[in-house]
Amino acid sequence: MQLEDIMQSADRPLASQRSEVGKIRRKNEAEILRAATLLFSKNGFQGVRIAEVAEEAGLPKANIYYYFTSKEAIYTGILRKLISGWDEALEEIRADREPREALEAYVRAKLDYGRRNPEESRLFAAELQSGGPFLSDADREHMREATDKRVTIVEGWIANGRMRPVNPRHLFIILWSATQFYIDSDKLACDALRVPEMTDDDYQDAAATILETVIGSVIPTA
Amino acid sequence: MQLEDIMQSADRPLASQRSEVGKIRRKNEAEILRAATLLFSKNGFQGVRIAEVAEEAGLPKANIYYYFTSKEAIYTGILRKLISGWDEALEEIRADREPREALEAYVRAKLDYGRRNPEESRLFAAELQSGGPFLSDADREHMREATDKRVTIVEGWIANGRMRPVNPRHLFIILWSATQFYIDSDKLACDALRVPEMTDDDYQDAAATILETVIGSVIPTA
DNA sequence: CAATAAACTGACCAGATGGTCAGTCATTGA
DNA sequence: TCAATGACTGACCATCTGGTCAGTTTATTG
Repeated sequence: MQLEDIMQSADRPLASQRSEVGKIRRKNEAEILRAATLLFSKNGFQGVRIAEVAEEAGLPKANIYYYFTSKEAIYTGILRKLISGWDEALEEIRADREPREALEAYVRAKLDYGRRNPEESRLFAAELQSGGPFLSDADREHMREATDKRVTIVEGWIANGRMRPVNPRHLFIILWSATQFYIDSDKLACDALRVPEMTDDDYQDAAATILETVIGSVIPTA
Repeated sequence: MQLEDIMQSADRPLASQRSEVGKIRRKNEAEILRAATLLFSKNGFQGVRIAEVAEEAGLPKANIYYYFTSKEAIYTGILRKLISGWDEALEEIRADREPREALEAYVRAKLDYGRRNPEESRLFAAELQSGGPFLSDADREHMREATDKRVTIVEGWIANGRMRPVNPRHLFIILWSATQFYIDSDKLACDALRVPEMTDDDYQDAAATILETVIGSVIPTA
């Protein structure tokens, strides 16, 4: 987490001189990011006023601008942190594992990450769904490479006959969208479907259903 | 489509007197809604200025307010139209049909509707995902009932042994989120997954994958 | 205990944006 | 042809909001 990148560089002209960032600074920046993440995930970039962020963070508005150069800097700062989470779950998919085991681990990792970081997760998904206007080309490229790598692995499994022939990208789409749906489920769409508050049991249930219906069908019962 | 509801009622004090709404009015209102839908679906409620809507519709801003009382009125007007689309696809799920056939028809109907109305579809999904702040209680209740009805049907199929025992709500979640993902797929998330422009073939492929992986696994091979 | 740097903040500003309105032009029905 | 109503619009306004800044307070350090 390189907070420096999203800070006013002018504020710390000689960063190398003091390896330790001020305690107050560290605390307040974290608090601002927390508040901003919460609000951005709910209302999107345009739907949030920095005055709100300030209030949520318990700081005067001008103080926000002491730590961050702009509203956009806060947003992209959050986003950068999340890119690394994108492939965290994907790491589970390795050629040396059994397909069922690997896909299962992926689903559980994704659900688990979302469970632990619901705001961040929703923020990231919303950013993707709106076309990623704040993602850099490098970010996109990174995500594409991470995906391509796993597609190749799945193709290998299929070639080995360890998986039924299925379009790997479409498989990932189903897994990604389904898990994301559960993560965002404290929102209304689930209200309509009457899956109200997601409890631990519900998450288990969700994972089980995805595993059975999706994964189960692409793995031949040896 | 009752446009009257979202119009300035003061403009037509005696609606009953003339059953035919002015041609110009009809045309311009439709044009405004089209423009607004396009923009709202891209940028969300907060992300759109009515000046943009005006430009997109090719009308001066003040003219927008001649037809609609407020920005919110335009938005909720669009939304109301969409509620009816919510169950259009769900209609396919009827107790008298074969489960596989019904679920397949549902997926194809949903994909097809999204294909034909991508903006509306995305707008609606975004509204749901942000917690439906502009949906009325009646709208929510309507959606819940529509879902409940189909859950009962699926439960019946399971009781009859025509479907494997699966949580029906979770099954719908997987189907809904997966299809929605494809509909929104001209956006970045698919860029990362390298499923670029969705062609007709891609839609066929998507439908096939969903059918195979999800539906295929819940229907016992008699 | 200076003195230097970090942390903080009330007050302010420029531009944007939703919305209004008084008045003009166009259409239509008698 | 002539009201009367519908359609339209330039100009305007109140408010909001991202962002600035000059100056003050608090912490750190030699």
